[in-house]
Amino acid sequence: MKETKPSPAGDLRVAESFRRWVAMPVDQASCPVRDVLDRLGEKWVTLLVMALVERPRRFSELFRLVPDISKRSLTQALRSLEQDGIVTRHVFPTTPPAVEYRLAPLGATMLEPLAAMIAWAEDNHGRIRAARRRYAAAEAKRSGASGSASS
Amino acid sequence: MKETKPSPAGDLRVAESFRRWVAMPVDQASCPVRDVLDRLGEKWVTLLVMALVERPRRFSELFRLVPDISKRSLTQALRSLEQDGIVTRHVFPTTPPAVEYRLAPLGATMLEPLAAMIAWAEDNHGRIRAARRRYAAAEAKRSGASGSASS
DNA sequence: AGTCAAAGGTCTCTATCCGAGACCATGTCT
DNA sequence: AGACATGGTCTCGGATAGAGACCTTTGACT
Repeated sequence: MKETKPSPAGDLRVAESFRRWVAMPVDQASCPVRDVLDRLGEKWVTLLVMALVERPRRFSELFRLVPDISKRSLTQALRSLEQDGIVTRHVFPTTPPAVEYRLAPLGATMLEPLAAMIAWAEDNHGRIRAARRRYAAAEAKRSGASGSASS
Repeated sequence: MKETKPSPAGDLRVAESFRRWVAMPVDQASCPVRDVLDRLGEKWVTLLVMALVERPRRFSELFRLVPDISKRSLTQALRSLEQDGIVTRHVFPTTPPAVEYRLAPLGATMLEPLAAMIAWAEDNHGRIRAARRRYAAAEAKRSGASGSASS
């Protein structure tokens, strides 16, 4: 049963984190939260982490699994994840070469908060779509009102 | 069994969510998780949610608070959040007009998972930076090896 | 009375990103 | 011999994001 009240401790941490960030003079690039969250916000990153939860996968496997990614973006996203220690990359010098990507321990610790976000997304997707419809309707009425006789 | 699995239920949910997504034939755009997560991944969105945790804020307040955002991007991000029902927008017809942005109830429910992500980011920022340094060092050694005579 | 500033944007220009798809080296299968 | 698979890289063109000029309205200041 989920309580409607938001979590006070979590909220405080969010607010505090933001306050800490905004206190920094120029060095926003090195704000830990932004640094990490911007990375995770990169288009394919979370999706690829999801794809590696079950088991390691090879490059072309991932490429086939995610239909609308390009090789270029896949390479970039995997490099990014590898750099950050979220996934590891193993080259098997077979022929043709096989490259396996695997969730690193650090990546595994990410799954818990990621799962929370995903759960939230699934739980609230309906509400969000409803809000979008309301917004679109309100906007249509607004722009329509300028064309039709008002009041 | 696996080694230390932090959250088996969460991992399962992530994997299941991904499997559901990949089962969709063409309609990836309507995958709930991608739909929502792509939105939240938009560059400034989470940061603005963080900025609104404490209290509602006005447009220029946010603009000053986030030093490296442009007005255009701020407007876009706030519109996006408004469309999704994460924030509400109130116009006070004073002069000059004041516009207040406030976290909507739906936005408040987001704080819990967001706090989890932020906590993870703060806790693991050091490890991530270390991983990046290791990667950079390894890369430097690789490209340096091509210059020097290797074996 | 004229000028200036502030709020909340919009508009334009440019830089960056992303996907599509060609290309590559190599070894296997037909 | 030639097509094919692997794991990429490279280039191209369109979409997207950021910087910063500009706009409008009105009150305050000179």
